[in-house]
Amino acid sequence: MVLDILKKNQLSVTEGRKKILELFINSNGALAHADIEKSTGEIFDRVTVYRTLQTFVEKGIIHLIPTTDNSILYALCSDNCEAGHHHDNHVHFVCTVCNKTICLDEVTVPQVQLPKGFKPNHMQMLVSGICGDCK
Amino acid sequence: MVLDILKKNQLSVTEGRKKILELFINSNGALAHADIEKSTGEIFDRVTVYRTLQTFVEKGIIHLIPTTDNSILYALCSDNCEAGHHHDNHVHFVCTVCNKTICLDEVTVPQVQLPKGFKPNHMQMLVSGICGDCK
DNA sequence: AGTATATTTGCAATGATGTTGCAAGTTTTA
DNA sequence: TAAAACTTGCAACATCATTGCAAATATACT
Repeated sequence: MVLDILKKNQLSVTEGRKKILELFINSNGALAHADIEKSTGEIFDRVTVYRTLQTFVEKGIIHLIPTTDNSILYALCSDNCEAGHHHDNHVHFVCTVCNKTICLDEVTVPQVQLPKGFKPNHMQMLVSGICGDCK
Repeated sequence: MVLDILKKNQLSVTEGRKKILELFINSNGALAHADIEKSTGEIFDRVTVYRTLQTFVEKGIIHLIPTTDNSILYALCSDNCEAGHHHDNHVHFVCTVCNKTICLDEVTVPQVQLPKGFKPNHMQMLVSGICGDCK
C-alpha cells in the first residue's frame, strides 16, 4: 500500500516517507506538521518532515488545506490528483468538537454568482461545525 | 469618520489606531501585517501594529481573511459586525493579476449539501481569478 | 485646566515556524 | 556490489508572532 504509492510516484522508499505516509493513511482527518512531528517522535528531524511533506505535495500525494486560523494542514489526495496538478475542489470540514479537519470528497464546491467583470478560476470552501462522529 | 469608529467601539484614540484605521478605509482590498508596516513606515513598532490589529479584530472593526498561501490578511468589516461576533459570511476574492484580496460583501456564501450527521455552523469561501479592475 | 487613573506604546527577550547549504548516510541503478 | 543519485541530519539563519515591563500617552475626575 504505502510502497505502491511511493513507487507509483517515483520516490525513493525511505523510512521517513513510509512512516509519514502511513500516518496519513491511518488518519481519517488532516494532519498538521506539528501532529506529524509529535507522532514520529524523535525519529526524524524537523527538516526531514518539512521536506517529505513538500515532496508529497509536489507529487500530488497530499494536498494543503485552508484553515480558519491560518495554520497549515495536509491531507491525502483522492486518486484523481497528479503530480503538480491537484483537483481538490471538494469542501473541507472542521469539527469544532473533535477539532479534526476532514476532506468531504463527495461534496463539490458550489458555483457562485460573482459581480460583473470577475472571472473565477479556482474556488475553495471551508465549513466548520459538528462532524458525523461527534453528533 | 475614523474617530467615530474608534469611539463607537470604546477605544482610546491614539495616533497608531487612527493611522492604521485610515489605511483600511483608503484601501479597497485587504491588508497584511507587512503592508501596514510598510505604509506606516518607521512610525510604529511592529508590536504596536500587531496589538492594534488584534484589538480591531476583537472589536469587530476588521476581520481575518483566509488565504490560499496561509498568510494572514485583514479587511474592514461591514456594519453588521459587533464586538466578538463577526458576520463575514461573504465570499472573498483573490486576484491573480494584481494580487489583491477583496471582500465581495454582496456575494453570500451558498448553501451546500453535507453528508448525514454533519451540522454546519459557519462557512467561508475563497475564490481566486481575475478581478473587475484587471479585466 | 490639572492631576490621578487607566490604557497604550516601545523595547528587549523569547518562542514558534519554516528555509538553506553542506557533509554524511541511504537508496537505487546497472 | 560499486558507482551514481538521492535523502537525511545538523547547524545556521530568516521570518513571524508573543510577552513582560517600564515609559509615554490618553481619558476621567474634581
